[in-house]
Amino acid sequence: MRRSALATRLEQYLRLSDDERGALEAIEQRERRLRGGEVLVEQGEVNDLLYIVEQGWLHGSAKLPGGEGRQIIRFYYAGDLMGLSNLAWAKTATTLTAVSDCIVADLPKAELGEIFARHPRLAGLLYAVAAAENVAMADRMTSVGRMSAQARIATLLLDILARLRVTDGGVVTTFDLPLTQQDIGDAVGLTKVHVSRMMTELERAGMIARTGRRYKIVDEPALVAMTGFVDRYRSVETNWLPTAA
Amino acid sequence: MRRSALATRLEQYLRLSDDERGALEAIEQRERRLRGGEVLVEQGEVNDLLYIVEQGWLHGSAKLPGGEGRQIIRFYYAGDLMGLSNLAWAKTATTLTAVSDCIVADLPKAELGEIFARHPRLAGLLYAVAAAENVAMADRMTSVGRMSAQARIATLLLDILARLRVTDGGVVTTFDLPLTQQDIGDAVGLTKVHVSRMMTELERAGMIARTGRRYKIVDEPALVAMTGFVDRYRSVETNWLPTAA
DNA sequence: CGCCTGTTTGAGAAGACTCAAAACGGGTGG
DNA sequence: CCACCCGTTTTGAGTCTTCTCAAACAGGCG
Repeated sequence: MRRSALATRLEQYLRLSDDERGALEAIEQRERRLRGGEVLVEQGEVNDLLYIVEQGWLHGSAKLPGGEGRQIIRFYYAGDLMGLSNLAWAKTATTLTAVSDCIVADLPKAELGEIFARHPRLAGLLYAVAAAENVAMADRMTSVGRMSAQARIATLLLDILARLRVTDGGVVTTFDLPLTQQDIGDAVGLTKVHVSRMMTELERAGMIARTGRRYKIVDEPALVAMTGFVDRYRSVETNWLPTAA
Repeated sequence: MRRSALATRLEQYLRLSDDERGALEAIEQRERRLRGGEVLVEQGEVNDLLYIVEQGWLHGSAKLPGGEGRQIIRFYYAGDLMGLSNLAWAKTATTLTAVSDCIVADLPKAELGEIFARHPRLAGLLYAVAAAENVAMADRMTSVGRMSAQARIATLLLDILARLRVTDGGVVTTFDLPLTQQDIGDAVGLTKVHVSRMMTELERAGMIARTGRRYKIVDEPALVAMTGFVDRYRSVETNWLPTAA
């Protein structure tokens, strides 16, 4: 049986029992492969599946009311659960688009209900992870709402870097970012033109370096100082959870 | 025994069993009263309590790295669970401040663990509510990231209105907003000066009316058209949940 | 009555946006 | 291998939105 990305993620926080791991592995059977840029689900579609990222990464976005423009809400990486809005409503709230080539597994929401019934500790852990993601989103909101254009872009880069480090080991400073500057602008609330200018400035200031869409974080401390970035994914407390089933 | 605000909230979505209701009521015992403006917990404090809003409302905010300024992340109303970040970390991530006079009950996180162990259906419902709140936050992020100053303020007013309607019945169009324009600015990412100007314009355009801090939504359709606002709290699907314990 | 906090108004500056054109780069077909 | 094409990035110039600083105004409270 294949390794479950969700199990791997949760084991980062807590040693799972065989039973728990088995339950997660049983779930991630139906895989789907996507090429970079491909759309997994569109906002407004009726859907009662959740998705687990097995490999690669994606982003979730919302269309603006006017029709023109969108906001990229967040990014999803290996082990992340996508489409949770389907737990609350029949219609999907955010469009999910592959950033890189990726593999996702789907999970009918009733099966998540099963897990909640049989494995309370997993349920609690999932809840804690959701709480952590919420805080990460609050951080992004703070960035978008109150920071300068440069700091917004810097926050985004640090955020992506932190998430990639989870899977790729802790010392990465260079990564491919298969996003156009338009995409980056949609994520941080800026025009593509202004993104270009600010990136160039970050580069001239010696904080980042670029060749094509390969980015290098040159002066991480300076970027952190500028943004107050905190990695919210490194650890999650588990002492309050019930014991394993 | 007192009525539990959390139970009332959850019953909006699902008829609870006596057992489930009892479990929630048993929890909300230790109350605390706050006056408008009072701080419940400060960002960075070590704390392993969650809080349930019993009455009134509060907001959660994050300080900016530079020290000066803050972002108000979201508002909490009767039945909302606050301090979920304490599930994931020892230190509280957001400062909680009372907007109106209010009553909150506290809940040691281990007791939430108990609920997850004994009442899987409640656990699932809480998870779905968290997912809904996440989407509401995504909406706010879209507003802050991509909309005009006027639309941002309008979104905030509609959001608050929608939440107040849940407790006060569906037809409210007038409400007290005990927030300064500085606070409003902190919520939507604008200066207090600009908030003042844009409010005046919304008023002149006949969309809202104000006397002091009492607001009236005059032309709700126009405001909705301008912002694309959707009320995310009205309903939550429950068909995927396991059966009651 | 005076004080304090919050709101309004004004004027000028800064940041981000629009429109437009030019440069770049990767991919395709000749 | 080259020329062309497309989408993306860069650069420029001018405009609009939002911010800053500052002062006047309003309202509630001791």
